[in-house]
Amino acid sequence: MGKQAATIVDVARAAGVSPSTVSHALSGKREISLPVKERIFKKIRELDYRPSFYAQAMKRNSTGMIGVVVNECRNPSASLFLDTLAAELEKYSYKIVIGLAGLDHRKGEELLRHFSAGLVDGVINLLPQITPEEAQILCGSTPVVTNIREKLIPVRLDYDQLTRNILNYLWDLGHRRIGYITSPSRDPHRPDGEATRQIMTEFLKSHGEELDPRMIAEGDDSIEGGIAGTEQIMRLGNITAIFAGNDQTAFGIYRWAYLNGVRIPDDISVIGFDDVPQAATLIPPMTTVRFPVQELVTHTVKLLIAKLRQETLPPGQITLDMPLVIRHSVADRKRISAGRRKKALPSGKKNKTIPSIIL
Amino acid sequence: MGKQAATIVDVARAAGVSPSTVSHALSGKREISLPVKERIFKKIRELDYRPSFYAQAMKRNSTGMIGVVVNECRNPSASLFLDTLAAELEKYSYKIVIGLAGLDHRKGEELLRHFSAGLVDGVINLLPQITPEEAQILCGSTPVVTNIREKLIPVRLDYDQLTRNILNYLWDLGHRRIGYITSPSRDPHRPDGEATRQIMTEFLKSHGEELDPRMIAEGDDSIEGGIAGTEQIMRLGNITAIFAGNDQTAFGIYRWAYLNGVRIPDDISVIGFDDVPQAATLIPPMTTVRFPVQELVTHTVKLLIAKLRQETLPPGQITLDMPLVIRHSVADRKRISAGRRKKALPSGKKNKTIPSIIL
DNA sequence: CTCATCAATCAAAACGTTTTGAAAAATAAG
DNA sequence: CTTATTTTTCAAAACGTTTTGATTGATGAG
Repeated sequence: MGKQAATIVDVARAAGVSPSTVSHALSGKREISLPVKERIFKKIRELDYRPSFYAQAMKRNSTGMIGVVVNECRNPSASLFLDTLAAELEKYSYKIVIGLAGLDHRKGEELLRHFSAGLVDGVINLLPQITPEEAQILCGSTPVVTNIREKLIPVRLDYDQLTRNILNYLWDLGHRRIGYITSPSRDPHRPDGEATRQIMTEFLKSHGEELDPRMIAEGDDSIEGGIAGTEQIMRLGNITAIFAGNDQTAFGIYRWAYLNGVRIPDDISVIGFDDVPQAATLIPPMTTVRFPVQELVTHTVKLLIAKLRQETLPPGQITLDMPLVIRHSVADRKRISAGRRKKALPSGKKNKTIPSIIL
Repeated sequence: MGKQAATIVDVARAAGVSPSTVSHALSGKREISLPVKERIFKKIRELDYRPSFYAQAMKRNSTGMIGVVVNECRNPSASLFLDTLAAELEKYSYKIVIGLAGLDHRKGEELLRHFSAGLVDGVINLLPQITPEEAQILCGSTPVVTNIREKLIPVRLDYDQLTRNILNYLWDLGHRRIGYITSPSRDPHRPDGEATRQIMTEFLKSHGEELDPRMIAEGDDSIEGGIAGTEQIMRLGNITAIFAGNDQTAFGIYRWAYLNGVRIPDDISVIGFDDVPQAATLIPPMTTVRFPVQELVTHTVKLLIAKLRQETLPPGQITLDMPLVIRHSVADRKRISAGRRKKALPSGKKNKTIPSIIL
């Protein structure tokens, strides 16, 4: 049972040497004679000695770990991000430690505090409800990078333009009444809430229409949120397309559609956001925006590593594309209204409204 | 920038008291006079002092954290499990720390070693490729629970009976040529590989048929694996149903079906395993086995906590149900072959072949 | 034979806490 | 005004490492 773990002192005693000799044998920082070395390693194996992680960390003042805090990982967007982060951090031989904060705001703060009390060398904050400033305060002197999906310093993600492009794309296909389900966020630059409202207003005005604010529903990146949002929007009547701030939310649209006997894309068109692997498995396969996970993760990690090493990154921003992956959840209303009740897929037809990938 | 974090000694000096007094003020284990206490807390705030996690862990010889190691979390089954674990562990005020091992066997072992060198108080191993015995060796004296989904000690999950039930269910609906895509596992009691082969063989023999071993394809719990497995099985011809060891795999079946113009359930019936939230959002909503995540997690954590406290659990096993959640991805072939090309859903009709939930 | 050189090992300090027994100061009892 | 008691604070040890300067004994040069 609870056998006490052996310490370096136990090993030293067993091998008849001093603890420092064992340490040196292990680290190879000083010459140790062969016979002694063998004796030591034999005892290490016998006693199943493993250096205490925290004792080491305390001496070195470093743990070789990066902490990532996130609300939950049940959302495929989140879990994909985490997997990618883990792989990227491994390249720098950092281990990743994930903290799950749940939906509770308090727990997230506590977790950041906890992590940055020396538990990890650096922190990546994925909680949207905590601003970069707050995160830095919570983390004290531990380097932290936040706001990954919004405005990571060396990266430019033009959500506003994306929203315009999507609107344009749908408009060109004959959609006039378009709904949107937000993703929770504080930053005004994510295509949600205020920003989207403004852009949609402008867009519609330039086409001589007016925005009904109820066409924008508040989502929470969950399937249930997606269902509820769809319900709210569809009640408005004559809606022909909905786009969502998150694929998980968009799955909710599919669910609502099935539950209400509404066909995709014949009756309602759907556009998601993230392009999680499951998006392609839906029937019809979902048209969605591809979020550049890998690139963003690469830059996130680069930035964090630079902070850790107290280096400064070469200035300059790189703009990452967010192309629309065109599958089959968006209908061409013009063809439909022209009487031909064919599943009208914009296949082949290269469009100019938005950078896209046709699958 | 890299301002050194303040230590308890800094605080003590600043407040003109000894470090132990600060410690006591913080822990409340001894009475400290009000004015001194106030002085101390003022300085703590000023210096943004936070107790070093390791130093504390080292003294207490405990970290208050449980380590969970898993291959990846992109699979919804895995991420759901993790979220549930986190919530459950929180009830015991343990924090969860997730280690992502990727697909590399070596990294998994390393991670277990690393965790159990004092980084965490206990370990939950979710890597299927590591046996309970191996895990215990890797973890040394750190308590570890493994093999969660297969045979967690206090829990009985009858995969063999489940397989028989599913076979029966499909057979009753007129399915004769049934494929299966495995989930990777070492344990012979999971409904995959050998176990399933044997049960299918028996089942078919008792119905006067013989099993074509190619009807069992090897999956890896990925969408791609599901697509490939489906391809292999469908090539055999005349297949009317496939069931998968994992919902993610089953998503692959949907994908293959769409890509090949095969309709679900009219042409091919699909049954998944786990009942992840996304399963209901597919069109048609997927029939799948509900895995009792919450219950299993509850017992897993109970077992681990018992080990941590060096208590022994009251003996006895509890059997957890794995009901079939009947949605709309399985067709009634009898009605179909009777000429009526109606989407034949076994709705309402209570069947006796398998415990089920009809949605 | 003496002194310098080198290899191998050790002892002690340090990392930042908590804990405990003891000291000092304040209060109460006689 | 002692003495006992209580309250408040301190000093030192301990946790398990790593690091560094010192010590020992052996080896080689002169």
